[in-house]
Amino acid sequence: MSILTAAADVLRCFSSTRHDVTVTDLVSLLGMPKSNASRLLRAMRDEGLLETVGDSKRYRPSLLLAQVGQLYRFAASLIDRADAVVGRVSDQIGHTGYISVRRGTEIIGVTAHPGRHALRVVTSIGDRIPAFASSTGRALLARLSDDEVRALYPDGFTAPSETAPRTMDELLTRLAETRRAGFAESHDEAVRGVRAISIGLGDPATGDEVALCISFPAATVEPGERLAIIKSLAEGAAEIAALIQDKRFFPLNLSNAETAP
Amino acid sequence: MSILTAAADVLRCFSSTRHDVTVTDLVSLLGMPKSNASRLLRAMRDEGLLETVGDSKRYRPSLLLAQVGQLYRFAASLIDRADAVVGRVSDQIGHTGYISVRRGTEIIGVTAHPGRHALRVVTSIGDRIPAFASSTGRALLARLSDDEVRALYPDGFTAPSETAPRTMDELLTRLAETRRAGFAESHDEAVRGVRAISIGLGDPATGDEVALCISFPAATVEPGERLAIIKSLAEGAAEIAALIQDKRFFPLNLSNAETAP
DNA sequence: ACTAAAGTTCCATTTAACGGAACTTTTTCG
DNA sequence: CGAAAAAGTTCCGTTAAATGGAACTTTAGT
Repeated sequence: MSILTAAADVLRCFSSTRHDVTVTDLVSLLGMPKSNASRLLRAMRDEGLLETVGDSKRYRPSLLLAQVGQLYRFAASLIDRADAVVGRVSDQIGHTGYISVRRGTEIIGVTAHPGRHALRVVTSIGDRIPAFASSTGRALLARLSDDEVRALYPDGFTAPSETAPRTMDELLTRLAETRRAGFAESHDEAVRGVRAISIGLGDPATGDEVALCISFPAATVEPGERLAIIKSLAEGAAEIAALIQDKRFFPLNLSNAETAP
Repeated sequence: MSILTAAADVLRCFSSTRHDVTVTDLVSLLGMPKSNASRLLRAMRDEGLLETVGDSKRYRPSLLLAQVGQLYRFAASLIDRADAVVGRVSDQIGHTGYISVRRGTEIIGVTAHPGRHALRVVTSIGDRIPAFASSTGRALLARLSDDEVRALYPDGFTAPSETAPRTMDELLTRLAETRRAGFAESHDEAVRGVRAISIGLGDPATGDEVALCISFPAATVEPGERLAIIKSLAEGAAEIAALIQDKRFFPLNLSNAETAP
């Protein structure tokens, strides 16, 4: 086991609720000996991966990581483009928009655009939610074949809410519907009272796949407004799909069922 | 020498002009054996520090680094506060604003707010400029003693433009003026035709220091507008300085000399 | 299909990482 | 203020990983 493993584990200790770490944090979080934690933090600081806060004792991510991390968005130009679309739609309609990526069976928020409304959905970047039980997740899973989806869940899954899929068959049915309609929708799944519309996109040149999502309180959004959200999001997504020649993109297909849910 | 050194060196290879690297890139950039470069990149990818672009061969920063890097500005909450002030002033007057930090004799951009004007100053995050020859740099150097500044430049420096300080004495004179006036100003230094106003701030609790800067085309900005920029920026900076109890903050002091340059 | 370039794997050698314990510093609280 | 606890650092021999060279495999160009 390389020291890189430990270093990466240290980086994973940081979160929106933990902006810095100490030797004892590592001991309890990672179960490593004090001696290791002490040397590791110092070594990472000496190499410029971490910085000490003020004089000493507390370590936080370094400027180097901030810079390199910043490049991620540009390197993955799909994210940048998708983020622009979601930002535009979010600005236009005032509801929270974000884009996410899938890592295995989890969905991770990458960028977010907070809405303007008093009652708004708040998501924070870096949060992880289960793929099968979210519109963003199903928008991305829909890009896989049914067999690939089954392979992702060899042991099945447990639905976290009433409206989430309960069985693999149910999930596959909803993925088929997502492919047909060109968008995925959730209601009361991850968060009660919240509805979300998501569309998946993929760059064949890089293999990157992202989900564009608009999330809003179910109670205050009229059917017409929901339709407008779907159309705006689909329009922007379709433009990107055309630009990057995404062959697995599912175009919007509004049948009667979707216009009045 | 630890593998962490090599890993950090790899991260330093990324820049705004190099979004991904290959084995041969590392061989030429870092002079390491092919075998090492190959294993190092794979190890870093396996640990989640890098990602392969599409199928393989090209490596770029990972989502993990993007997330941890994102935390940098929150961990260094001074950056966040300063960014809010610069963003507000930038929105208000339409010119480009950014905040930077000093690393030794270099100034590094951390966040940026592009202006709205057709003729606007464009700076990209992560760019490095010499501290002595920029308003942001002098705003931060002014927080040091003259002896500390001399120690930073044991071999002196070479002015990159007509209006930059040419000697250590000239630099110290301008730093003294910066302390007296409460802001630093540059004109035609890093970029011709560009004028910039900067103010330095420091958090005694963490030791973090940042420079707030508004940058604009010299030709199109009237003296009154320049004064308004100085006042807005100084007002916001003073609020933060009071909040964090920055004892080395230099308050705005507009004498006749500054009001008509 | 052939060749050159790029990337990977294998090997013995060298070097760094490891965990435990002793030691030092900082913090807590009577 | 001073003792005790907590937190952090350093030292040690052992163990495991990193190294560079060369052979080997894959990819790209003509």
